Amino acid sequence: MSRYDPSVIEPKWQEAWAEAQTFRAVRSHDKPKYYVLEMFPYPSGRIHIGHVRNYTMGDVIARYKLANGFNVLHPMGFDAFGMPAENAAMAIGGHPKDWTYSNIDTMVAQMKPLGFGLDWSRMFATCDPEYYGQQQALFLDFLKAGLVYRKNAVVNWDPVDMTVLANEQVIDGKGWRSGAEVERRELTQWFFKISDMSGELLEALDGLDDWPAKVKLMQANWIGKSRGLQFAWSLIDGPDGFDRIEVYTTRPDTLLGASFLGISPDHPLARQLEKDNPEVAAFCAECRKVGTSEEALEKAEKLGFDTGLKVRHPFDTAWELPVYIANFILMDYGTGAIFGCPGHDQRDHDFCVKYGLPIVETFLPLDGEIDIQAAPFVPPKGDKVRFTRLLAGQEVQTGDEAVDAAIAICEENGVGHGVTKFRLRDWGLSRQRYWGCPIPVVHCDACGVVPEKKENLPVELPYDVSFDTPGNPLDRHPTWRDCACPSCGKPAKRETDTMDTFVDSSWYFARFTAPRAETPTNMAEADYWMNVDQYIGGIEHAILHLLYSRFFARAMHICGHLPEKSKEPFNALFTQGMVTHAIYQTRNAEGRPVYHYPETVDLRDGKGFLKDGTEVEIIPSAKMSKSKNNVVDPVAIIEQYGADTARWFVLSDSPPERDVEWTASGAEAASKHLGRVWRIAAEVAASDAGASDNDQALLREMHKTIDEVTKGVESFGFNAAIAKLYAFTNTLSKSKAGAAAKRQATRTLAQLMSPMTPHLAEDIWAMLGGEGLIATAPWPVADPAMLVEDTVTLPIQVNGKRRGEITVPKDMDKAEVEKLALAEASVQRSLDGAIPKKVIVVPGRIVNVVI
RNA sequence: GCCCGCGUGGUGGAAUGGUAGACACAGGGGACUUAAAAUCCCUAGGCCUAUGUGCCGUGCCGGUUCGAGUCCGGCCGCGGGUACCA
Repeated sequence: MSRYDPSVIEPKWQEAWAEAQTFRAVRSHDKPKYYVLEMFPYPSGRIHIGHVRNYTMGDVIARYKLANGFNVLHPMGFDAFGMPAENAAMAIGGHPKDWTYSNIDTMVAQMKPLGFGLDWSRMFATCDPEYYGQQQALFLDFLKAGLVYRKNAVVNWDPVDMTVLANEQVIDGKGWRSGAEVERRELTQWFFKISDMSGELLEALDGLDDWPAKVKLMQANWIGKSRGLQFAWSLIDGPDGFDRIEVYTTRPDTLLGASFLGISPDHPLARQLEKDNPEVAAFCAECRKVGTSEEALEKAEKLGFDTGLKVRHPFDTAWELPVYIANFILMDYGTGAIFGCPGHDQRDHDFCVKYGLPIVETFLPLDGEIDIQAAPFVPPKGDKVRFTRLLAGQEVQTGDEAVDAAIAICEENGVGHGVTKFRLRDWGLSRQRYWGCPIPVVHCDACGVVPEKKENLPVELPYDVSFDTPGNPLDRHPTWRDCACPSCGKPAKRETDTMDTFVDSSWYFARFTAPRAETPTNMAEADYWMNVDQYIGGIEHAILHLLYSRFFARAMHICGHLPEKSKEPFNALFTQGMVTHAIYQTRNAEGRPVYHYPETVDLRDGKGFLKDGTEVEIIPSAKMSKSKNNVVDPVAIIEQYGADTARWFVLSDSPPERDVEWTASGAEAASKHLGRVWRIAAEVAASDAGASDNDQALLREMHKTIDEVTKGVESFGFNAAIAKLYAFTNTLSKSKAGAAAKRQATRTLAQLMSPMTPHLAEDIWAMLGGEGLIATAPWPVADPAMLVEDTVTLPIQVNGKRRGEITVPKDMDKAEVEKLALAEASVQRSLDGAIPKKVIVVPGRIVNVVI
């Protein structure tokens, strides 16, 4: 008998699928459609184990749905623009385009042997001019629809390299290459008006029943709807044109506990003051040395600068408060100005202690003493408290109730008005980089900003650029940059900013429905294939990518590129956990981290050493990331054991939503198991037909396995489904059933395994004389009658501790079960003569005797 | 800092509020073999006064419940996101 040899059977069956066009998605109305999509990869160079995990999960769903009679769309492409290509060009020479396409070729070549049921005919990369040209058309439509505008915004500026830095490129406030202290710089940039849709993006989350609750919660918090008071403080002796400061607060109930007014270093008043006050200028400059990321701002030491200016309290004109410039106030949220109430906020309390400002309470607990000077009083939302100033004497719940009451009083007194605000900011899409989709507009001295004409799309990236000097090479490319104004025809200049790569990934799912259409989408195709029935990807995309895509789908609907039903484009979402691996790092002479590949590190006694003996610092578990050199290459496993082993292994090892620390051990075990299944099948195929008394037991187990595996696949419980398949394989191999029953069980086993190990399954199917391809054979259905047992074994607890068990007919009534349970010898011993107070019988589950 | 998760044997993990540790990996023992590989069988949470009707046990502390890995409150640790990494 020959052996299981994946290197022979895998190419053979891949060829068979290609020939039969098994995974080609064709629009036809004779079957229901099913669109399954995994988040497409960035072409970093080689696939890694996280890709294998992601695409195998999607493939299981795709193949399962195919077997269930669906017309399946399961496409693949590449999210191909982005910084790494430019970094590679700078580091090792070459061109971002060549680097990217060569990586794509490599990765496709690595993915094909995995046998994914993909419709490769639909593949594209976002850096294909055919794709980004359509994206430019979308941009122009959005512009026309009023969904795009320009405004000033700050970026990280590296004063040595004279270039804009991404947040990732700012390390401890310094540029990653130059090491120079980063500055903030203001540029005019393009924005999508996503904030206009804050309300509907928030409300529509409710309808996404098949999304993980945690993702909806994260999105809701990110959108951040709040009810608050917007009002003005009058400024005493302010600079010309500044006689008031607008403040938005979500805590108007603490207004009479205010101790200071704080404004952002980017607030117009701060900008004015720094013009002729060097101290203010120095302070603001210091604030701007922190990067632009929220994390950096929030973690930085809270600093304030007393401007010497005072404002009058709106409720008491004699009450004057100091105005501080503070580094923790964001210009982008609210009005860029806050009031500080140290009595009920930890940050404000710290600030007032630091700068010697008064601390007063505005409400007290209903009972008990507090020392407001020592610590702020911050009760949980909804707790009732007694107000002492505004709302004096009233007992009100903190949170909504107090806020609404405070707003009402303020409005009555002519102090501002209640407003609803969202935390969500508009989406800045301008990037000062080469390797992205050019923004299709032209700057004309006479006409201003002019959209490019659609017939001139795509505005293609020039190839002849160099990365010898930092900065955006488009800025230095005269023949590309200089052009004729689309409106008046006079000499003008192209916009040299390109689009954020999130734009590219915000509509690719729609493009897959008609990847070669001459418009962004084809409505007939979009109407048939959309929505994505199952979207699968990493939890790290829970907020940005998914929110931007939701916005884009709405905007595309407004512009007539998607049907109404696609305003929410992803019906169901599954967020897989990440494959993590330790990071090994050392520091260079400047103290910046240097990362080392796992294969270059020797691990001894929990410590890691390089070949030259240098000890490395081990960061135990982190997302696999090319920039951190902790990526594990799965190709070795595929070459050694085959695709089915790699697929089986990544699915069997851990629950798909959980992060998994990568270990190489276990792949061998998976391979052995597949070999065993193949051997069993070969034996069964060689045996003669016949029946036996043991047939029923095997078939009963088979139906239970069908049931459990089906439920497992439906609910992404792949690891549990595989555990059941292991158990059934054991049952089958030990079974004394006749050859006919074994043959039926083995065929079913192959079918249940086919989404996970499709090549092996096809081979067994063929061995056992299955008709056609197993990939398109109808999925087995469990017979409900075979799932029910006649008897059931019930554990018996005494006071919650297991003391014995009884086996009874499954429909025996409660009283009878109770009688039998109490009569049990072990129970009698435990009772030791005590009279049970209560006996709880949960039918089919458990008996608990309480004494 | 803030938002969201996660935490179960040596390891990966299983468990609609109902027998904690299914199914595997690594380990130990055995069969087959001259030997090895391959294969097959057995074993396996910890502790103890150890073959018992024993005790402990799902990060820590507390609560709800006849019953908690699961629900609630408070901690600790780890991970993701934090708007220019994708």
